[in-house]
Amino acid sequence: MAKRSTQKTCDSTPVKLTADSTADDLAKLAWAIAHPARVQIVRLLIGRQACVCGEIVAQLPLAQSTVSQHLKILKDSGLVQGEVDGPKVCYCINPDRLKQLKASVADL
Amino acid sequence: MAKRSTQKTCDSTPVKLTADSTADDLAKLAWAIAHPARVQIVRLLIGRQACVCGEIVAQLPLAQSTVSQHLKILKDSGLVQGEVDGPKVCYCINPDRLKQLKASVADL
DNA sequence: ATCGTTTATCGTAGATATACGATAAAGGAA
DNA sequence: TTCCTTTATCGTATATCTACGATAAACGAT
Repeated sequence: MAKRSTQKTCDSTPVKLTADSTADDLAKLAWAIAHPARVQIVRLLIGRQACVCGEIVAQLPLAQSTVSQHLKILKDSGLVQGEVDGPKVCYCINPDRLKQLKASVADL
Repeated sequence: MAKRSTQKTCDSTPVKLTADSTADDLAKLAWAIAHPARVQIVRLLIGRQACVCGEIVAQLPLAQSTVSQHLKILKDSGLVQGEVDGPKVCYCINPDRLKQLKASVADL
């Protein structure tokens, strides 16, 4: 008797992959939170309205320059915004972009 | 008149970062879909019940070995499962893990 | 056993991430 | 001005991703 044959769970109806830009955008947003430190930063910024960079650094076991790099990545994704305030920089979540991330993942 | 001063949006209440493992896990899941090709693979597998590797390769503008690497990353994250079926391998979504991703992002 | 199909792995090359210390830049305070 | 604080950037080292072709491994078919 032969082994359980091919058509168990696989269907073979052809599909075309919508090579849309939404995949790129979701990937970009996912990339922003694809590091534990950045997840923690995002959660921190969601937990409070805004937060000075120095305080974020204080909460993480990373060098200040490393945290600054993570913040730059988060800013590049649009998920986080920074506002200069004297010598300090105040970071906050971009609610629209966060909403977009949640929607994109939810619609998977 | 001095520039708009510090206490505009920043609050200074101390927070402690829950250095929990959920950050690591979310980062891991996010990392899995942090590449456009992997987003498309995940969408493809959600769109149908299961799919043979070769068909995934056919839908992407990437070499077979590259797609295989992406599939490995998706498997490592737990988001995708592969079942050997003769010489072919049938891939499918792990619904529980997908649910976990959605929940983790939604709970942000 | 041999062939053909399918998929994973190897080897490699280039690009990018991650981390740190050191330094620069910007601004408030003296 | 001259400090001091705060944050970004530079330079560097290491590691990992991404991509490909080539090859190996697994299996069905003949």
